[in-house]
Order: sequence, then C-alpha cells, then structure tokens
Amino acid sequence: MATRVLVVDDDAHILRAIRIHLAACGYAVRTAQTGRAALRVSAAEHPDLVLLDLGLPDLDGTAVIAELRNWSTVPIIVLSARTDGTDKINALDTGADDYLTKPFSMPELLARMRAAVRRSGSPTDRDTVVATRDFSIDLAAKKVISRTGAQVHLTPTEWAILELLVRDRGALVSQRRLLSEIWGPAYRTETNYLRVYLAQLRRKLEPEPARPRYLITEPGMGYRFQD
Amino acid sequence: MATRVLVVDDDAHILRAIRIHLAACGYAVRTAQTGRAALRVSAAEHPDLVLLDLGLPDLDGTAVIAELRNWSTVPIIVLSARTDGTDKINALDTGADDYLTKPFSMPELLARMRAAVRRSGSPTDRDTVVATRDFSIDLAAKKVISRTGAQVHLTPTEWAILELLVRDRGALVSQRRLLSEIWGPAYRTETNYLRVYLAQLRRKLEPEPARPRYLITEPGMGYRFQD
DNA sequence: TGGATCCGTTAGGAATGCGTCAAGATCGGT
DNA sequence: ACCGATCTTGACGCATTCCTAACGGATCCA
Repeated sequence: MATRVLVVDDDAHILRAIRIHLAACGYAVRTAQTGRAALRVSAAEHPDLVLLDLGLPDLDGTAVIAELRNWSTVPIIVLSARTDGTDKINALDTGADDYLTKPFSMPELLARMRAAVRRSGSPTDRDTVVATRDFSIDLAAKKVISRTGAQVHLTPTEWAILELLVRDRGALVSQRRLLSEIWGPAYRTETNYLRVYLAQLRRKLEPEPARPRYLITEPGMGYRFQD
Repeated sequence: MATRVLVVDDDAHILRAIRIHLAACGYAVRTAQTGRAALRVSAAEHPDLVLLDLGLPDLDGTAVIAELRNWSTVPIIVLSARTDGTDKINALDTGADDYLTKPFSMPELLARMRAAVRRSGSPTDRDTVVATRDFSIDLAAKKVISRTGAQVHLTPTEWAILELLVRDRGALVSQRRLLSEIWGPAYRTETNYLRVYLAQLRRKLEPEPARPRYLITEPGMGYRFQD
C-alpha cells in the first residue's frame, strides 16, 4: 500500500512540482494550500506523513503543527524559506519532526521522508500484519497464525523467502533477487532451492498446496505473493 | 531522570565543547572517540540518544549506524562536516534519524535532540505487569511471582533476558539482539550463553521445563515469550 | 510428434543448531 | 581468606534444518 503524503504549500507551482516528484516515487499525494485545509484533510484522511510550508496565508505554520499535535502523531516535515534559527526551533519544539530550508535537494527530502515514515511505522505495528482468508503474517513479530489460531512454524530460510515476498506483496520478485538476498549473489542461478522451499511454504500455508493461491509462480521470472 | 546522550566524535575538542554544552542543559553525557567504543558504550549503557560524527578513525559512520540498528532503535542524529548529498542519504537510509551539517547552531541541535527524544519516548510503554497461568512478572518491581505466591529468584543475567523477551512478548527476539544488549556487540555469536540461560529460566518458570510453553525457541532465529 | 525448458515433488545424508550437564573461574560479601 | 552465588566454557547426544540429486509432469516451440 502506498504511503499517503499531505503536502501543504500556498504556492501552486511548488505544490505541483512536489506532487509530480512524489507521485513518480510511488507516494499517494494529497495537497492543501491553506492551514485550515491542511487540518481538514488530515482529519479526514489520516495521511502517513505531512510536508508543511510555514508561510501560509491564513494560519501561522506553527499553529498548524500545534493543532495537529492535539490529536495526531503523524510525522511532520517542515519546508520553509525562512533561514532564521528561531523559526526552526519553534517549529521543532511545537511538534515538527524535521525541518528543511528551501531550496533543498529532492533526494535529501526523499531520504528524510523515508526516515520519518520508518520511525513512525515500526513502534506500533501498523502495516506489519498482513492478513488473508487463511492465515495472517506478522512481520514484526515474525509470526504466522493459521485460520484455526495455531501458530505455523517456519524455518529461517522459509521465513526469509516469505518475508521478501510479503514485503512486496502483489509485486513480482525475481528469482535472482530472492537467491541473491537470501543465499548470496553467488547462488544466483540455483533456482532449485526456490522450488524446494516454495513447495514447503505452500505445504504449510496454502489450503490446497497443489493449486497455490497465495504463493504464485510466474514461470521463467519469479514468484509473487497474492493476498 | 536525565536523558542520557552518547556523543561520538574523534576530535577531543569538539567532544569537550558539546559535552559541556549538553551537561549545562541537563543531559547526562557519555562520550566515545571511535566507532567500536561507541558500539561498546551503547550496548553497556543504552543511551536515550546518540550524536554521531561520520568521520571516525576505525569504522565508517554508516557502518556504526548499521551495527546499532541490528539490535537498537535508539534515535541517532548524525553530525558531519561532509556536505555531500549522498552521505546524507546513505546515513538516513541506513537508519539515522536526523543529519546536521557542521557547523551547526547549538540551539538547533538542542531542538532536534528534543524532537528526536520526544518521538522515541512515548510509544514504547506497555503494561508493567504480565500475568500468565503459571506466574506473573512485574517489570517495574523486577519481581517474578509463581502461582503458589512464592517469589522466584532470578540472577541478574536471567532477569535481563526475561525482561527483553517479555517487553516484546509475542515477538521473536533475535539471538543477536539478546547477545548485543546483554553481553555487548562483541558476543554476538556466543549462542552458547543463551542456551544455558534459557535452560535455567525454563527450570525456574516452566511447568514442564523439557517442553517449554512460554519461552519458545525458534531454531536459527531467536527466542520468543509466548503468553 | 519430439525435444527442450522449467517447475513441483520427494527423500536421504550432511551440516548445523539446540538442550543438557558438569566442572572450573569469577565475583561479592562476611 | 573463606564461602556461596553467579557466570563462563567445553563436550556430548539429539533434533531440526539444509543441501543435493533425481524423477515426473506441464508448457512451449519447432
């Protein structure tokens, strides 16, 4: 599922530029041009991250932060043209998570966004539990629970494969990537291993191991976790 | 209780300047001049925050971040003279929480430290007393009471292991993390210790030590407290 | 139709990791 | 200096997991 970002800036051009960039990087982008709009959208859609410009027409930027912090812990990254040190400190102490001074480099913004989302995501297993009709996978706890409530025991290798597939669930993961990440780059061509372990995973997880529904083979390319 | 900060920098002058500043602001400061020292102190003292200079003599800064992130979620703020964008991005993607380029203003550093600690502080507190059918564990009082009401005596090491497992109850705790946090990063591979102490804990807590119900082994990966 | 390629399945020996025990070393208090 | 408690270390048997090879089935193409 794509990370949802709310971008708040009164300049429509900047807004558009950032939106295009982020969308190209796989983010789901919402925008707002005023402080009140930002608060409204936040309450309605609960974004995973807020990019906030301080120079808004209706409300002071720090006021927006303070309002948000009354009920939300969403990560907030401030983007501002003001280089004054007190602005930074006020914003951070009001509840902002990070502060970038314009002009900033887009790669740095993206890296700081990843860091902010990573932090907020891990402590309260938000997206770490993937549930299907037949079992649920807890990536943080490294646990698989079958529909009957029993815990399914996986070996380290089985878990490594399942984790890779589930983290990119829906997407095709190439055999080369699986082999490289789990056995090392030297085993790039040992597709044997994958066949054996995928069979074991299916025996443990699929209702009908002979006709897999979740662990799908894409012949000649790789495997895919379908939920 | 004062926030404990570990400051890592190879330049003794900078180290001293930062230490004095932070101490004046009420922080409890520890210092390290090398990457290995930083890892050792982190494992021994569990600081609440790490300030890390990237230019260390023995290890690359990002290597220190990566090692720490194997077992710790302590906030890391990188302080670096390098203005190169790729350094920033690498550090952030490896697990750093923030990145300041030298020279920076001390008020800004302090504000970012407050922000980092604020984020990390709240979400991790859960119940301090965990009860099972056969015993109950009081994490705050560091006490274990058996079903008969008698207190179970645990040695310091036994308690350290049990506490780690119970704080993340249900989740798998890797042997690396256990060894790093209790014996230090250098003992990462001494899985012997875990076997011995888990056996002792089971003898003291499990109704059937030979068939553990609470202290579960996940072969090749780690241990898990199941309640 | 025949061949080639890729995949699923099975099984058994090799390698690894775990539980257990016991003895020596170390530490802390009297 | 002594003693008990705690920690370290090594060795052994056992269970699990991994690797590997072989075989049969499915699909595609000539």
